[in-house]
Amino acid sequence: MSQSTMPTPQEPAASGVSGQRPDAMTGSIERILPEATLARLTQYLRALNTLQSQGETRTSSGVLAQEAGVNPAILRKDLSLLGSYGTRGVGYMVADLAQHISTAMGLGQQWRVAIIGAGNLGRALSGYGGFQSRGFEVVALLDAAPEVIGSRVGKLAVEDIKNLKAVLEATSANIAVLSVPGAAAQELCDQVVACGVRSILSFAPIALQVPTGVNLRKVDLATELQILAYHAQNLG
Amino acid sequence: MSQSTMPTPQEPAASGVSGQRPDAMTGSIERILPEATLARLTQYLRALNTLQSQGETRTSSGVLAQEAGVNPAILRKDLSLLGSYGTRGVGYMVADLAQHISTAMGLGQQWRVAIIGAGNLGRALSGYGGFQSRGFEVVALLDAAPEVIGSRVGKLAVEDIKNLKAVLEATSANIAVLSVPGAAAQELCDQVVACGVRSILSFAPIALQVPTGVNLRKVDLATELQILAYHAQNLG
DNA sequence: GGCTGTGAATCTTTTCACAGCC
DNA sequence: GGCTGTGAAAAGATTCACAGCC
Repeated sequence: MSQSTMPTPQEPAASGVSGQRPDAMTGSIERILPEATLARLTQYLRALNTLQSQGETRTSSGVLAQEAGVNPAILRKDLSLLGSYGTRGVGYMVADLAQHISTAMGLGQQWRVAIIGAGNLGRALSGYGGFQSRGFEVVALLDAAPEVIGSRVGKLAVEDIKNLKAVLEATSANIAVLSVPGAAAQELCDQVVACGVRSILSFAPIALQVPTGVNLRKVDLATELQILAYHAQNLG
Repeated sequence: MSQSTMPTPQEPAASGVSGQRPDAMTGSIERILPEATLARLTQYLRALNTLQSQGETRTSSGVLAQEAGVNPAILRKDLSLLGSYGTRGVGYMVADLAQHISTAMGLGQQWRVAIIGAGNLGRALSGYGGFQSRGFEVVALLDAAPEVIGSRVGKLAVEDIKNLKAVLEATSANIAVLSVPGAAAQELCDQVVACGVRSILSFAPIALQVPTGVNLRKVDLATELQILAYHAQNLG
């Protein structure tokens, strides 16, 4: 991730977060969830949605784990990090559990995503249905190329990257996605950070440097294929 | 990793491989590289390319690690799994090391990629420059929608998914990329496997089941954003 | 009887720290 | 002196296996 990956996965596989919080002083009993657990929790949520849409009201670690593609023991361990929301001998209530996971993952609020780079990938991402349905709204799409600026992509008009700060402020974006060439990525990343965005998902094929307190994840498509190629060579 | 994934991935975060080889009987001294190492090796390769294009002929674990965004100790450990290609007190020869890593990762051969699903994402992937430059050639783009079939995307015409088997055979594709909606993914995955493809990269937001011996990696864009959202909530 | 929650055991990955060599 | 290569230690993640509860 993985990448993540990741993972980072992992990679997975290809992914990572910089900026640890130096031990909460907040009153609430906040739990720091391991990265690997976070990745799986989203799969559980999806599996729960599927079950719910099939009319299931109750489930078990075995069924859920099967659906999410993991082993039941680790599923139970993951869930136990959030608290005890199951019933021994019975299982979990689908709706309850989904609610608890959502809350723990911060999906209560609406996240506003700005996509930097309106190339093929940026445009594909801005139309990706999987985002809208999970509380992520794409609020801006920016690019530097004059021939692209002003063109429409879905409901959005591509904005000039020169107006980055104004656009980020006007839209209150709190997540940025970098879908730009490697050569431009670090410079744009710095700008985005300077505008106060502290969560960045990068598709650029380079290792970006970000200050502590900013969290960065990477998805590296060529890396994914290379790992596949390695396995293909060795298993094939 | 996860790259995101990945991790991953990882991957990475969001990524994984199914199908372990049950201990080689091949004569060659094949090394099984850990998943996490594989993800990093590709970063080292990239860093080496950068250095090479800057005219550097020699480097050190410190410099390379910095460039790749990892810690020097693990870089040296990763490289030591491939053999001893450095010189104590001196460092590594850029070109040599790049060559060794490429070989170890199976990048000697040309990989032929079929993209299943010619939606926004599929089209973006088929035009992604990062593939061509790393030994991956997109040889086919398939879809089920009549209004898309036959249209041109770059040099490729979109083929009818009904001809999957014929197309995969004609192009000798050895890697498939699934960029289709979740609902269609398992069915298409099965078909691709039935056609003999044993390496699959999936962007579908579900857990796919594949038989042993097939290796599957996933990149899950919504998961990446959700992990960011979690950190944003807790660090911000 | 069946399924959760969890300590203990195992396995994997990362980091440390230093011997070995140029 | 400097940098690699690598055992040993530490940290982290997964799996086992079973006590506890319905």
